[in-house]
Parts: sequence; structure tokens; C-alpha cells
Amino acid sequence: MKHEIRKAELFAIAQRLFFSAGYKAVPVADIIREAGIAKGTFYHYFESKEDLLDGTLEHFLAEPLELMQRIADDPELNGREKLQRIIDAGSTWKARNPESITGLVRMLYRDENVLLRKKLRDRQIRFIVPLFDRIIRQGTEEKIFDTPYPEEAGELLVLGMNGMNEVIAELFLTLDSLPENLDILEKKYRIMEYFICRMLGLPEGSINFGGREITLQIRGLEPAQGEHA
Amino acid sequence: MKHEIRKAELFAIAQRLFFSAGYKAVPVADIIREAGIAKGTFYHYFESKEDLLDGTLEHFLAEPLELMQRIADDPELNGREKLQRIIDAGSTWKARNPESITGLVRMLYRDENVLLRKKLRDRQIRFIVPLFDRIIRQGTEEKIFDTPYPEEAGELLVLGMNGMNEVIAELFLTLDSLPENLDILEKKYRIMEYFICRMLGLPEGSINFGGREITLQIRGLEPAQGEHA
DNA sequence: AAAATGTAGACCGACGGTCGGTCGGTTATG
DNA sequence: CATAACCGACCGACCGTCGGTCTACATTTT
Repeated sequence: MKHEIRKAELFAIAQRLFFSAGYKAVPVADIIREAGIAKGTFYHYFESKEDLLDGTLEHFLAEPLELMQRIADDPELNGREKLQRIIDAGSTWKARNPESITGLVRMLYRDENVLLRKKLRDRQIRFIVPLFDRIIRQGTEEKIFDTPYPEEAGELLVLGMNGMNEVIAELFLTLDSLPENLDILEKKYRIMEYFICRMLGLPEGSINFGGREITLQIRGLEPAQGEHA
Repeated sequence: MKHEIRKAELFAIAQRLFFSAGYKAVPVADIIREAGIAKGTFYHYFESKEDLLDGTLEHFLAEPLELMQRIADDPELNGREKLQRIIDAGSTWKARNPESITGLVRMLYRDENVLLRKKLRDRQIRFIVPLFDRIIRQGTEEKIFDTPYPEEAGELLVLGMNGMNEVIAELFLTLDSLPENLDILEKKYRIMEYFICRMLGLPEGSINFGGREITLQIRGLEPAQGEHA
């Protein structure tokens, strides 16, 4: 088991370095220096630098994905509640480590880091789509959801949310220089809520992504900073 | 003007090489060998390899985007017709050069080529979203469209279509080994049609992506190859 | 029981080879 | 003669390889 421990150590180092500077920008040399091992040793543990990246992302996503799994499996919740809980879980996770999020997003949305972003996104989608499918099937059986194409709604939902997320992330990054973009950003959230309800045949307001306090909190600002509707 | 001609030559070479082998896989050395120039000359024309890529994509997309622009500017057409014509233009363009399309898609959807795909997509989206916004505004004024969030519908539409396109492209690539996926692929198109109409408040069937003949034609197969509904 | 032998896998770091990009200089052109 | 076009040797940063050592433990031999 020494092997697995060592690998986990390397994952931790890689996560820190990749997530602060980006994948391409971190040479293998840096990683092995921090780990105190030699080039050859590194390639004893991993087939390639990209192999390390894959493992690191798997490691990184394991916990949040497992959390979602648990929510989806919870027999106490109906379809709508599960959806909302999964959304909430995302928000609170982001709100809990605001420092890292801003840096992470800023790094991810650079051209040179598309690969990293793509791998992260792919893994999430591959995992989440089946989850959503199950939840939507449940909600439909419970007569809470009412949608044509129930089998496809999950995929469409996840893809749509993902596309919007990219737009939102880019807006998020502009907030420092253009604080007024907060309104646009919030509007995007409202639209997403609207379309999700629309697609699932839910009454408006059944799903929500949290108000602007959440966004501000994620940015690491106090919610009450001259912000009043 | 010699300068521009030379650049166009290099774009042509780059397009051929990048689109068959991928961006990373084509070293600058290959390009200058084909062009018969030296390293230094290359960097006299371009700031970097990536600069060449940007220019190449701009070059590549110029014609189809201009065509879309013309459709959007056509005073004879109403909103719905413009939308449909733009979709048709895409289909016929693909159907006209089927050999290149399959290879292109196969190359684009490799991990190592995410950057290329991203740049292509970004440029399209940046160009198309304002176009769609105008068309949707026109259609809304004509009372042909009826949508909440008319200003956002364009972005949502383009993003949604784009996400679906990625899924469809991946399905498209499996058709050789799994011909039955054609049905799934067609279904995705039907769903897209449905949701576009839904989002724009059009009666069902107002927009269509063409039947399976188009898809088969794009693959370079004759439509009538044992395919009958 | 102790010593010799075998072995697998952790570990090492110099080295090969590729590639993007630079630089000092030469040649053509207007 | 000045400016743009052009040249190719060279540089430095990387990823990944390769031949080999060292340690710890199992197996056999004395």
C-alpha cells in the first residue's frame, strides 16, 4: 500500500501546482522537486504527465461527486428536492472555499488550460447525466415533473447548465473591474432557473440557485457591501 | 500586397496540415518546409505558431460567416425564415464537402485538439450570437416569435445548439461501427427542433434540421442505402 | 539457524530528441 | 540607402527513456 500513499502525495502536489499555475505551465521537474523524487521515479508511478493529470482530477472530484451520489440515492427526497439539494451542495462547496475558487476559475479560463477544463467538465458530465436521468425519471413517476422527452431532458439540462456556467464563469471574472456585471450574472441565474422549470414542467420558482449573496460570498466579499435592492 | 499573398499561402498550408493532423502534431518545421521558407521568415510573418492558428481559423470561417451575415441582412425574409436559411446553409455546406467533414470532425474531437476546437467554437459563437439576437428581435417585432427573455434567447439558443452539436459530433463518429446510432442522432435533431420552437414560441415543425438523408449524405454515403422508414 | 542467493519494485539522474522561438546577418527592392 | 524579406544556426524548455543501483523480503543452501 506504500504505492498508493505515494501516489496520493503526488496527486496532492499536482493538484496544488496545476490548480494554481495550470497544467502546461508546471513542468514535471517542479513536481518531482517538491516531492523530492527523481524523474525516473515519477515515471515509475505514472505513464505520462497527462496520466498524472487524469488521476489528479479523479482524486479532486471524487468527494463532491460522491456527495451528489448520496443525494440522488436518498430515499427521503422527491425529484425536485434532489435537484435543489444538488444545486445547493455546489453553492455551499464554492462558498466554503472562496479564496481557492476565484484563483481556480481564473486559471481554468485561460486558453492554455482548455485541456484541463475539458477533462474536468467531461468527467463531471459523464457522471452527472446518468444521475439526472434517474432523478428525472423519479420525478416524472411522482408526477412532480411533466416533460416531453424525459429521457433526453437530463442530458439537455446538464449541457445547457454547463454552457451557461462557462458564460457565468467569464462574467464572474470581470466582477472586479465591472461590478455592474453582477446584475447580468444574476439575470443569467434567473433565466437558468426559469428554463429548468420550463423543461421539467415545474411551477416557476421551484428551483433556485441562490441570490446575489451567494455570488458575493463566493467572491470572498461580505454580502452587505453597499448592495441593496 | 506581396505580404498578404504570402500570408494567405501560409494559411492554406496551415489549414491543410492542422485540419488533417491537428495543431500540436504539426511542427512549425513542417509548415516552413512545405512553404519553402526558413524559420526566421516564418516569424517575420507571424508572432507565434498560435498566431498562425488564429489567422488560419479566421480565414477558414470568413466565407461561411459572411454567408450567414447576408442571410441575416436579407430584407425579404422574416425571422423564422432567416433562422431556417442559416441552418440550411450549414447543412448544405457540410453536404457539399463530405470527405473533409468526417476527417475534420475526427481530428477536432481528440483531446490534444481541444484548443483548436475551442477557438473555432469561440469565434463562431462570438459572431453568431449578435446575429441571432437581431433575428430574434426582428421575429419578435413581427409577432412571429413569442418568447420571454427575448434578449437572452439568442445566447441560450446558440449555447444549447453548440452543446448538442458536440454530442452529435461524437455520435456521428461512431456511425461506422454502430450504424444504429443514426436513430439516436436523428432523435437529437428532433429534440433540438422541438426546443428551439418551444423557446421562440413557434408552432412545432417550424424549424427543421433536415432528415437522415442529410446526415447520410454528409457521411458520404448514398441516402438510399437500405434506409427506409 | 545462519548465510547465501534470488528477485521485484522503488528509486536515481544523465541523456535523447522534439519543438517553439531568437538573433545576427545577408539579400532583394523601391 | 533604408526598409522589408529572408535565412538557418542556435538556444532553452520540455517530456519521456534507459541503464542501472539499492533495499527489503522471500527462497534456498549450508
